[in-house]
Amino acid sequence: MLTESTENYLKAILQLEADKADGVSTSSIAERLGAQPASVTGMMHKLKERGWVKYERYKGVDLTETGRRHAMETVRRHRLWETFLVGTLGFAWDEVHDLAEQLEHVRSTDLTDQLDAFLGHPQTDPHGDPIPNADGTFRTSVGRALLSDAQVGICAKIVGVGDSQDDFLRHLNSLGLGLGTVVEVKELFPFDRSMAVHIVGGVEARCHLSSRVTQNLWWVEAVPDA
Amino acid sequence: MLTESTENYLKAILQLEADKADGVSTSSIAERLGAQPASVTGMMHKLKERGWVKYERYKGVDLTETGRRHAMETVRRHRLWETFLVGTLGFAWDEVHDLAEQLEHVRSTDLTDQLDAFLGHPQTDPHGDPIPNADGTFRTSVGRALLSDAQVGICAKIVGVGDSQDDFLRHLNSLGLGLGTVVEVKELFPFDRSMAVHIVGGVEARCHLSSRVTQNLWWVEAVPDA
DNA sequence: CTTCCGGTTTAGCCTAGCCTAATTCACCGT
DNA sequence: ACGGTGAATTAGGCTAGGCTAAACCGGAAG
Ligand SMILES: [Mn+2]
Ligand SMILES: [Mn+2]
Ligand SMILES: [Mn+2]
Ligand SMILES: [Mn+2]
Repeated sequence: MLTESTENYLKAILQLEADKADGVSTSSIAERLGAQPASVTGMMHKLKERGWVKYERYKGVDLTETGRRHAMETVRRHRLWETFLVGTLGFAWDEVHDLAEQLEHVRSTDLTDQLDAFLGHPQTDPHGDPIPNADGTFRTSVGRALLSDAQVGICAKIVGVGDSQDDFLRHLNSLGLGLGTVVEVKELFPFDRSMAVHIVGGVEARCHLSSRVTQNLWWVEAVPDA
Repeated sequence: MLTESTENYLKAILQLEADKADGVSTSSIAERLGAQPASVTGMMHKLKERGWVKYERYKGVDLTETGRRHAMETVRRHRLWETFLVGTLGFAWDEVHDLAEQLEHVRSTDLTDQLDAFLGHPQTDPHGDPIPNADGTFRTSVGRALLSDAQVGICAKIVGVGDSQDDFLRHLNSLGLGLGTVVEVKELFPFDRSMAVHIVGGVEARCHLSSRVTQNLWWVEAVPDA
């Protein structure tokens, strides 16, 4: 049976697979979930016998089709609740993660679909991450790139964050950056891969962004509005 | 620490205390929660050492002030979520109990209060039950009585149900009864304490209600609208 | 005052998850 | 081919929460 804990494990594996191709290590799961590697190994045995992961000792884990579907459903609920909390209840984007982490475990297709409809079938959550459809496929995803890959002179609209941790989001708040913000890339500093930008519509002339920041911001070409 | 399970126990005790004065029996708790009496006894020891109940073997349990406050907070969240599900997401009143039973365990005063504000600080949930305030007090409660205590000739507006089980609510649906329905008491049958009523605005001339039904409906005097 | 009986409690066991400590293994460099 | 080393696994233990079966009251009836 799906429990809160197994859902968290499956979701973690899904998100780690996104980066690391295949063969997620038990220690990376442990780190992401704040658990001990030994606990993860134990859980992998259970997930395997339930048919949700492919696992062989010392060889890492992969989701099965069933496991991936469960994980996607959890991600869907997580992002819908985040959208609700920010869009409907008025929370800030750095306040909703922990709440959604709990709400995502209320499993009810009726509830999820009604919520989705009430929100108007949003494409992305408050952090710019795409919300899966009920069937587990992703909604139209625009081609986007990391700000760290942008060239000088480009006008980039921020459309997503690579890290939804509260402290990163609050850092962005204090820099004056948010979803929809448009920045013009002024200068690149190869030494530490940091970047100077101008925030269009902002008060400061220039703003300096560390590589830790630029590597966690997604952007698309800004279109001057009509 | 408050867990989902302890919250369910505290809530059950609160609701059983409402009827039985003081000294709730372990078996009544067991029945309400669908658990074994032995399990309840075990949990009572834990609740006692956490200071949430007064308990002495063979003498039943009562909530302490702290225990009562926790229970009230859970009831508050339960009823707010029910109101949200029916009023905002469009669920029927017989579909929301099990969902609220899960949602009520997401503990966050911010979330609860924001939800309350979004809903416009409702007085009652979709079953007519009063929603506690954040401080644990009840909101303005109208004087109401059980339909089984109504006299012939009275025009009664249904304002609450004593039993929120799905099957009872569906039975009311099939009778054409709901919150706000006005009925005129036509005849009482002392033999089985059943009652014949006319549903104001309904299609049928008369409707026969068993005592099982009339003892679970709350009413107030119907005021003819202007 | 004694006996019964049904509700209550205890005793013992189980599963899910998690932890620490000890062990094992894969892989890399020599 | 051979160790070393650090990651991964196993072993063993803990808590929460449940269940069954057996033992244990307390109050009602004789
Ligand atoms: Mn979670
Ligand atoms: Mn998000
Ligand atoms: Mn509950
Ligand atoms: Mn209710």
